[in-house]
Amino acid sequence: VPVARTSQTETAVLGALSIEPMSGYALRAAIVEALGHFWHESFGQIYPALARAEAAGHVRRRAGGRTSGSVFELTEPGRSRLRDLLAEPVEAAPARNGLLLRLFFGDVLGPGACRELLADAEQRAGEALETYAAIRRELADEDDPGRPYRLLTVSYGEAMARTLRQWAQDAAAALPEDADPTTGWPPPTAQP
Amino acid sequence: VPVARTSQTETAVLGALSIEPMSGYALRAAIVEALGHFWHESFGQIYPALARAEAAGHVRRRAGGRTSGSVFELTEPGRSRLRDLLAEPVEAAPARNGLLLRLFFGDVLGPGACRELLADAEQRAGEALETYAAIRRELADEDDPGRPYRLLTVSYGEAMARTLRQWAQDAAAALPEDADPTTGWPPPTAQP
DNA sequence: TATGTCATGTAACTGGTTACATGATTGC
DNA sequence: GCAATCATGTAACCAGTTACATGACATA
Repeated sequence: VPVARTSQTETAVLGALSIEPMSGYALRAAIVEALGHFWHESFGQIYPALARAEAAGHVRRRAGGRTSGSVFELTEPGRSRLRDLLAEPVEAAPARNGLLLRLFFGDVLGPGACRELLADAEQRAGEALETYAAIRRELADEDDPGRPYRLLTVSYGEAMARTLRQWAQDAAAALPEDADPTTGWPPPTAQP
Repeated sequence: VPVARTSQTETAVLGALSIEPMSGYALRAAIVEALGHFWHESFGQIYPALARAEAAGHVRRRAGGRTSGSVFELTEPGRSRLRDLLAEPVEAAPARNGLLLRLFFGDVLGPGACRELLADAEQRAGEALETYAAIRRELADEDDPGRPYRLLTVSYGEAMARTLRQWAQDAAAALPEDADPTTGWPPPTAQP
């Protein structure tokens, strides 16, 4: 069954609802919370996607008990649709790495500023590793059939962050010495 | 000097012209060729960016010798502008990893299809490593002050591709056995 | 003289973000 | 009663892609 050209927002929305029925507002929170380290959706996308999914019969709206809003739950056709979407080939997003763009033209920028960029990247990688550790702790308590799959996404993040950190260290070491005083780096040897 | 909110297309365009003056058409080819493994621009972006840069005095247009079009070269203000742009903090692009999105909901998709996704990723990582090796060979011949910086971007790609390949292997091994006959995976033991 | 490549641009569309408008419910 | 949060949406905008229109030059 070919799936008509679609944004992956639908996948994220139906996927999140496959775990648990919830409101659009909670959906956003869940996407930030659970998928945040590798996926992102904005409000402006979620509600229209939800409306389309409702029109297509993929989700059903139930009046929420004590709260004002409504709760959306995945229907059987919706689950089937989700399976189709997940089976779609992964389309590679066009690469746009701002760090590498700067480093590529590093000789215009100077070694000192490049080292700063690399130090930044290294630090962010370290912070990412901490958040992954926290996610791992949370996942340890849960016991659902999806857990092994969720863990895969965490180990991906960890592996990439560790590699990034190591590369940033090595790269900074491989950079030429900075002879330019305007960037404020200390000279390699002491002055009298 | 704060740089007004800008797209990074300008950085790529001015950066490429800092290496060598060329036409808009050649610029596109150079961006694909040299930055292709971590950056991407389309025609629809390049010409407007070039026109804006010309209006701002960052590039100068010279009549091309034997060809019909013109050749753009970076001016001194343009080089200064490029330095400012490169010094801008790297803004993290909102994460959108289609592979992880699929794996996260892997229990809906089934282990067999997940293994296929991982095998795909592993193969693409292997192919990427080959193209990096080719880039390395090309860079070996050149001798310009930017070479150490360009090599950094290659080693980044190599490190990430190697990590991706290894993770994909480990992940496939960690997946539960596939008991679902509809996905067409062979059973772990022989049948009588 | 036909074909391919170099070359320059524009217009329409798409996907996505941001900011705003609006109101219900809950807890203090 | 007031503030915070839950909740649902829309409108305007922006970045970026795709497809198209156009033509010069080289060469077979």
